Amino acid sequence: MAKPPAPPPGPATVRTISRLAGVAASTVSRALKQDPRVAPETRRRIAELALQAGYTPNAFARTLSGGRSGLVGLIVGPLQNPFYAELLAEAVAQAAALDLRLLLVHAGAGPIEDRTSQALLQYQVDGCLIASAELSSRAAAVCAARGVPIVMVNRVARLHASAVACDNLGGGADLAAFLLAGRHKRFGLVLGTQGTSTSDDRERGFITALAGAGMQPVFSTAGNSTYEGGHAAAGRIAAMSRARRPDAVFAINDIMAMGLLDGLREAGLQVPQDISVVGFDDIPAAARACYGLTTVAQPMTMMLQRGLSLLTGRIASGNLPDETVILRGQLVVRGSARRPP
Amino acid sequence: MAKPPAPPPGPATVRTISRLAGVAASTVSRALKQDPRVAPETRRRIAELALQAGYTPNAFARTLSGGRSGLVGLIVGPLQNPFYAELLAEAVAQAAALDLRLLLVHAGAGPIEDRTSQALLQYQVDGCLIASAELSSRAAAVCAARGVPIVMVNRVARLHASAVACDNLGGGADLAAFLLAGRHKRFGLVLGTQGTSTSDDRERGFITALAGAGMQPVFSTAGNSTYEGGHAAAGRIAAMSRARRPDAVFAINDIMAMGLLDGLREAGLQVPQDISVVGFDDIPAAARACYGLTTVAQPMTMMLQRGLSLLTGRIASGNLPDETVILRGQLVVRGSARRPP
DNA sequence: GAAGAAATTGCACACGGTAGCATTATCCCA
DNA sequence: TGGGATAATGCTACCGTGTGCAATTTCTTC
Repeated sequence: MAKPPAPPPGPATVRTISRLAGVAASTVSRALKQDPRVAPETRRRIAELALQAGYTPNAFARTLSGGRSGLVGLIVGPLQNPFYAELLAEAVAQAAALDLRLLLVHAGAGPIEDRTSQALLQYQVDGCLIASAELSSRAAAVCAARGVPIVMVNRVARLHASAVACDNLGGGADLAAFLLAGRHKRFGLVLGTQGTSTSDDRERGFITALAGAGMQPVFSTAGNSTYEGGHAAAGRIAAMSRARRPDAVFAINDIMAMGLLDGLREAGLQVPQDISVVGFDDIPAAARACYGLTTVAQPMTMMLQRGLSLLTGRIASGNLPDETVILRGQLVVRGSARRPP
Repeated sequence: MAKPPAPPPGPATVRTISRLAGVAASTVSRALKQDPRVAPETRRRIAELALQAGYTPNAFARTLSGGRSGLVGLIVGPLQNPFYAELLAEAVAQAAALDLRLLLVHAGAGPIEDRTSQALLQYQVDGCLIASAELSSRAAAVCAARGVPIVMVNRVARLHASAVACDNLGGGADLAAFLLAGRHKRFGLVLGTQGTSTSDDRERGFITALAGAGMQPVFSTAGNSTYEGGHAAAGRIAAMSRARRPDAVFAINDIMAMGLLDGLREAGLQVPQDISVVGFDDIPAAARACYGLTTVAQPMTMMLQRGLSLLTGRIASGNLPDETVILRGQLVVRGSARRPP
């Protein structure tokens, strides 16, 4: 017998297949990539053998040789906020459809450890998706230094990076306009994480629109971007005398608005009869009957679609200029704020 | 001049450093790994040059050579359920501390596409963490075929795999005992995803404990493991005549219990005066004043700690026997169920 | 001072896949 | 039937790191 094609142990590689088929390894590689230079019959035979042997290409070897890993680094904010949970779920679904793998590098409010951002480089991510209100500057700097494209989602870019965000200014203004139309007179704010573009823009849009009507907020307090923060803010608001108390409060995001709403009710105030509450994000819980939050819906699907497309574009051709995409959110009117007459 | 150490373009590699230091690449490799066979002085010099050149080891090359990727595949259930969001956040934190990277392969209730499970092999994950009530059998089979260790979290193993789970039987029994002590007479159940060990065990533990007191549930309905499912179940329960209606309902998980509770209140029932509600998981929202859910807390931190340790153990030595760890949950008494007198 | 031991370091190859170039087989047409 | 074009495939080197073994240097010790 000439060559008993003894299949070596371990998972099948191109070499395994090449021995089985009696061809060179490079032919196998080409055949599996539908290279037209390989004869159709050979291609077919190799495809069959590969299937039969349970061949799976080794992404590591391919990356080493080809330079592209197919990996995208992902950094998200605290998953306790359903907004981020939803964003993450959407990112996973869309990335899979694009045949990109997600390396989940960081999730949470805390700062990113150096060791963590190192991982982005060690694993040769092709790009990085940052969806966290916080700056993550360490990771961003690391990527920028290596020319790894970055796309921020839900934040505008402060540094060398592209970004997709909701029109936070416009959304804040829409909410202000809605409350003004509802004849509210005294406006309060529950702020999120100070210094983030998302939080600041919503606040600014809101205040600017109020100013357009000759008004300004009478009260402003920190909410820490958490349910608990919103709940605590409710305590402070409920403690105010009726005369000083705002009659409408804009919580910079829905999770705080939920805490705020629950807190106000616990303190005996009726929403929206005694006080109106509006939020921002339109997380699923905002639609629940017990909240019925008037808010601004972020176009989540579209945001990630555009975000990933910006990213893949920059991965494909390294020298595209930075780009920022602003998508308009949509005002969703529910029962948590008094409506215009 | 002898050798102008011209640093080649692109990121620094061991070869870059080796040229700068005038040693062989293998020496650099060893020096950076603190191999005692390299002279201390040489080691120090190389470390300095590496730092200065911004050297980062290439995980892909290292994997190709060494066989271990440092990657763990992660599959989680639907992140709309805060339990999974919390679990994911904990997994990210703990994995980072263990210097493992997470390849987020799938998140959600849907089935896992073939292409997705292929990714587990292509990227040579060292192990796989499956935290989803659903079976994910495709991914599990793929891993098993390649000898990739699997650890299930929040599920007991139906197939070749290790597992860490809460004592769902015991937890269900604890809740039954608590309700019995509260002199409840008519018990209802809102079920989760049928056929999952998590859901089935909780139900079974509950029913068995009731049987021990000579009782049995009078009502049982599907809740689909979602808030909406629990909410819909509330509608069905509220529609029952007072005589037929259960006076205590166990929702298999907290997210359903929340929907149930809101739905019952909307229908005008008072909790716990008219009807008691208990859940399972102790997600953060269960502690909120507006819910105050009596539930069983899963030892999340410990579950992941043990889960990852099972996984790293099996990665380190391939032939450890499968192991299942059951951790006791803790009954958390709040206001959503009438207390024992 | 030389033999042997110990400490350092270099060489070569392997990991799995890809791509450039060389080589061989095949075909067309004069 | 021969020459050239074209199709099909093989050979080889490389990506960056890790490791076994050989080679070199240095140190011991009689």
